[in-house]
Amino acid sequence: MSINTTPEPAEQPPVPPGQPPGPGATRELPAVVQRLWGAAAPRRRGPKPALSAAQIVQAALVLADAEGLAAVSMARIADAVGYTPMALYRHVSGKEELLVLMSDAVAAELPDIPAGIGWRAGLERWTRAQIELGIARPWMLELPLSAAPPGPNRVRWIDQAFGVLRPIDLPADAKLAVIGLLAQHVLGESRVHIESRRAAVQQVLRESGLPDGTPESELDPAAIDAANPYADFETVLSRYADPTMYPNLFEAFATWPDNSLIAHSEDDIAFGMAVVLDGVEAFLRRCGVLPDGP
Amino acid sequence: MSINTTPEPAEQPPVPPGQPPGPGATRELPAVVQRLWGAAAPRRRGPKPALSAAQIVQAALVLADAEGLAAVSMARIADAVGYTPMALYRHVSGKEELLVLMSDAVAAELPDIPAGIGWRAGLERWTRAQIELGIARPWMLELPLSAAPPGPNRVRWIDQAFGVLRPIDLPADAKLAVIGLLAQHVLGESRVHIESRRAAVQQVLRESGLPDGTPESELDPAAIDAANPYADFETVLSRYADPTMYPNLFEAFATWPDNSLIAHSEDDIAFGMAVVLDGVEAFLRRCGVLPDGP
DNA sequence: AGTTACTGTGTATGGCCTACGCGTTTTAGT
DNA sequence: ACTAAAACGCGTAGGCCATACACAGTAACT
Repeated sequence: MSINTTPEPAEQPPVPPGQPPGPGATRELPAVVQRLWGAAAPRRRGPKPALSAAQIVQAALVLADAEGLAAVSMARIADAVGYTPMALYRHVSGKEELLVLMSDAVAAELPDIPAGIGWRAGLERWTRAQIELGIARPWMLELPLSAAPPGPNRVRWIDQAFGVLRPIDLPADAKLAVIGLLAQHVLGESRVHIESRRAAVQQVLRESGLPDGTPESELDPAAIDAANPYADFETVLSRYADPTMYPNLFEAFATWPDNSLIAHSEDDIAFGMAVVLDGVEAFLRRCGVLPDGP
Repeated sequence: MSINTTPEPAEQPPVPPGQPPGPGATRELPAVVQRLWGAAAPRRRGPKPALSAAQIVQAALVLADAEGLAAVSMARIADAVGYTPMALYRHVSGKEELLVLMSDAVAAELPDIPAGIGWRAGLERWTRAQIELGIARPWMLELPLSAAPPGPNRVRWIDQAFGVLRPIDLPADAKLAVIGLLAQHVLGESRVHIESRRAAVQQVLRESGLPDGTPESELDPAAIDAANPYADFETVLSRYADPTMYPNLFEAFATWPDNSLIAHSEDDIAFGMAVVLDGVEAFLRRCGVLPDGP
């Protein structure tokens, strides 16, 4: 698997191409965004750079995948690429910018969405792909809020979503709102999944009595999958909570037939997806762009 | 405004109260969770502690509200409460635990949800209250994923949601799934809001030519509200993107009547809420617990 | 050639979290 | 009442972290 970071735009001059979409849209951009789109002037006077931003980002991605975002330090990256920490600053303005570049780099590959698949199936694939991306690279969700400006790759995802919605006759801002909503759902859904997996790992770890620093690879994957993600919740309830303080919770649990929480595992991606897409469908119907009735 | 952290449970012994909800639910808990529920044995042998965990958390909250999560360091907190950094470690096991305590402390107050208001209006209030909480304390979303175990206050929110869903005849796990979905939506929605506000502030800041470190208080609030949160997106599109790379996006923009993105401001809370609740409604109807409406 | 800009490096600063050991204070047990 | 144990708050120190700054070397432009 090779992770493609944005290809170097080489000599693209910082002038707008034909057909600008909006009037008055030419304003100052944050420096980071400019760098993202490769607007740097290609001057070459000193020695040819042996290092490049792409290499740095690549090394950072490998580090983050292997050991989490906390392991991504300038020193570690420098070590990985074989240079001194300060060398990185010739290609990246600082750590903040590096994170932004990482954030766009992970979005390099688009999912396969067959043309003519229909808006609902298309949006489902689009959303699922992002959720899986978030689950595969949990550190993405730890990135600071500010690390999400529109980069070339992210915009390509948005373009793809607009492609899916092309047959729907809706103003562009409404489409954007729908796309934004799905993107939000991605954030929440993958966050919950990661958290619940982390809890499961912790649980297995505690049960097997291994020390806290044990790498996940030494644990039984089946045991992790089998672990109840609500275990802590249940335990807390049974041990500390009293019915006076949490009456509704106790009533719901008491009424409940089998009295034990079942893990939905991959099912709850489907659940959230169905609910949200049902909501979108209702919205489209309300806008009159879908035929009435089932 | 006084932020109530969890009141000291004083002498609560770590034994389960009557009516435990689930069988086999008594297992090891992470130490952090135990501390959260005040399971610490009240031994007193040394001098009376002058400092307390509640004080520390309180000071941390004030710091975070005023200067963001980055300003919350052990040293700063110690300074705020008038002790040395190392003194904090007598009351809190480390920074991680402190963040967990903060995370539960912000959920101290429940929203007002009148009884009998109906499931939809009730859930909307419940969700909105959390979104507003997230917007009021943006640093909450920067907390590490692991800082979200079930604390007394968070569980109280869940209990409230179960209260709203009491009249609905649905198994508890389905209710929990719905509640979880709404909680996810909260995460995404407030994150997007914070991000869009941050972008607006940045934009106003750049337009007024002020240096980058200018505090937000010196900026015109009206200008911030008026700022187009999609400005960067538009600019990037018009300046760097070309129609070959992003055909669908360009088509959507070209077709669009007024050709400029309008900020939805508080409206997009409503939009997301409506869509998600429509989805939930469809789910409930599918489960046969709502009358088949018009 | 001389100038200029750019590269990678070494050193140093100031922040962060926290392990460890110390003196002191209070209580439990005798 | 006396002793021993335990908890409190503090000082020091060590190991990370990001990065400002000055420097030596190199390649291109004039």
